[in-house]
Amino acid sequence: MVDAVIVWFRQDLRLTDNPALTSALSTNAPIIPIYILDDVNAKSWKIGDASRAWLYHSLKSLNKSLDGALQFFSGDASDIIPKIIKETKANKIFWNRCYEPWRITRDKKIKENLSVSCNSENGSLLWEPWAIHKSDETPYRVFTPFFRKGCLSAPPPRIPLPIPSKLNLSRTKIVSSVSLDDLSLLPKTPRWDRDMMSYWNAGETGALNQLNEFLDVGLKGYKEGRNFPSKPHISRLSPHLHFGELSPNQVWYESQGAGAHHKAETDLDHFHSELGWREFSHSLLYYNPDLPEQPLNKKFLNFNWADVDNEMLDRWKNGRTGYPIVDAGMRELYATGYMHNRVRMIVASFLIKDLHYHWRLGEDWFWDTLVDADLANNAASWQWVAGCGADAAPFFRIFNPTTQGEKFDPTRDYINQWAPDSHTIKPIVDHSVARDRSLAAFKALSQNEQ
DNA sequence: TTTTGAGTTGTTCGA
DNA sequence: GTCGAACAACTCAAA
Repeated sequence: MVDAVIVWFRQDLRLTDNPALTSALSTNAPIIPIYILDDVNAKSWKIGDASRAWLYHSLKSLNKSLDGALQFFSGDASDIIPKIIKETKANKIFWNRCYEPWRITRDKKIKENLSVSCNSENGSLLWEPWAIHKSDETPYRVFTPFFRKGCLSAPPPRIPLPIPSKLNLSRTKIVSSVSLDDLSLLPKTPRWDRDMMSYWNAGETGALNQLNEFLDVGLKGYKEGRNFPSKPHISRLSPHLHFGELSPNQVWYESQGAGAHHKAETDLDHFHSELGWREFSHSLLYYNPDLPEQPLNKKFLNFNWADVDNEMLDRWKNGRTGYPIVDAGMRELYATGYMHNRVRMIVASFLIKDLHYHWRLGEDWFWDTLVDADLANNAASWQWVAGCGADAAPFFRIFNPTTQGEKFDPTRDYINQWAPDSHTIKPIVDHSVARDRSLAAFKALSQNEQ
């Protein structure tokens, strides 16, 4: 009898361009595909509610692609993995690397205690974080040199692997496995996930369709159009990329092939640089594991944030601030699990610089409500807006929510879609007063320093 | 080795 | 109405 091998699916819920799966298949041994929901090691960064609903559908899709052979587990992966190996007598385990600090710590521990050999590969990033650094071997803190000099002059990303022509799957049921439904990823009541997921098509097929649609209608004019929430120039690939329903490599090379039009270079370069920001965020988190909790610029530890008034915070969360572009964004988020990038910046600026609340409150809300919630991107982006992150917006760059709405939603299509009644709500803050207060708080911080 | 200029996403003020 | 300056401080690489 041939020994079986384990493929541990994590944030790589696809068959195409999956290095761990391809390597496992090359052993010619039967494959035992598993997924573990590990809320134990994740502690405070366990997967948020909106993302769980997405994950349910993504796993369902993957299981279908694996002809129902995927086996599910719930609990501490460092306990579960050795048990599975013992029971199945598997002689090797394959996985694609994850980069959240708690996963790195956990996986390292698992690897050290394994009784069988382990094959970990890169299935989630174009360049490994440790491969990109300055000539003095310290990590970059500014995006442009990180991307141009660090990434683009490094060896190019892996060419995507083809979908395996044949799967050799083990059907032996593991005793401690549970059903997908037993993972309790969907909300009980009310079932808000149904409306939310009606905007999406989770899973590998949905991801590839979304990519093709973007390349067809969105890439041309991307550089300019991406700023306008009612235009079709957004990829909407972030949740698919987060769960690994497709790889950044597929996106990188497919978009390269699709760019045969006027100004293609500019649009394609800009789109690639957005993938570069994803790499940059992961690099920042890799070199600064406390990025989700602590300001990168430690000066901001002394920042005088306002005490939280829960009614005001709820008005921000529910989209009842009286600023239409802010309310539209927050309601889009709550309804769909997603928000347009430009609008994310506007609502984040509003929380931080108009309400003067700590950026972590926004980070936490996004973590729970986004289907693309990603520890690296979320933490790096909130810190960027707050001015305490890497290559951050200067603190005095304070968005005027009225001007931003007029500039980026001039037809009011986006506002009318999500918050047509917002103009009837009395604004909860006077922007010019709030702006002055923010500038004063920042000035006090600078003086405090000396 | 030191200097210099540039760096995702803005707003306001005053000439 | 238009336009340039100011709003801070720091990173990085080329000169």
